[in-house]
Amino acid sequence: MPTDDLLMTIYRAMERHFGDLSWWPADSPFEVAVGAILTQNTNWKNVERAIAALKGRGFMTPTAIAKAEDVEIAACIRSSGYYNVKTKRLKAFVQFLEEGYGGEMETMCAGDMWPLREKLLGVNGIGEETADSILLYAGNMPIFVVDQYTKRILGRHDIVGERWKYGEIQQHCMRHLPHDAVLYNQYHALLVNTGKHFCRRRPLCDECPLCSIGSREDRT
DNA sequence: TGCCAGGCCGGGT
DNA sequence: ACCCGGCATGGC
Repeated sequence: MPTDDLLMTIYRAMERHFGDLSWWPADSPFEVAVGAILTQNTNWKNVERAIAALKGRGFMTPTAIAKAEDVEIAACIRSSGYYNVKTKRLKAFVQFLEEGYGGEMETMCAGDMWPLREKLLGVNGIGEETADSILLYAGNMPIFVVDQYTKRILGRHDIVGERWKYGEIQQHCMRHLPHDAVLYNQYHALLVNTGKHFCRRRPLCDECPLCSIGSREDRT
């Protein structure tokens, strides 16, 4: 099967199973960015409590985080792990946001996608996945987000190789899919959900909605 | 009970 | 250009 069709077949199979996820639970674009930083290598459940604590203390705004002491932020986000480094990362991001865009996510997201992506990557603590999550889920920009689940699942179907790097996977998927923010939003959400519920450690499983599609075993 | 989670950085080869 | 240790909590 051509890559284009395979990617869409996988998409439809996941969507059949999970439905419309309309993803990134957050009350604002800024909260999306905060969540993107806090969820780095961390279970989302632990992040939810950290976000609730930040909101409870009135810290879910760029200026509030900028003015707060490190220990105040760290105390709120303790449950999300790596709380010291993540405090620094949140501080670095809000500084970037205030200096460059008057603290307004809408202003930041008004710029062109790829140049903005480069700027985000220059912020300490923002790597490729975090930058792309912000662009897609806070800015509604058409960029394909890659994470461990993406690598595992697309690798499982031989769409990408084991050693492919982030950018290679992203470019490959974007070459073979329409450049559509709504599609990429759903696609990534579905991959994460599928990865969570199935395909965790085993390369094959019986229940996974994807394991019968275009697998190595099917072709050979 | 260990292993893992929606990574990233900095230093070393 | 790759590889690795560090960062840390809570869930299953």
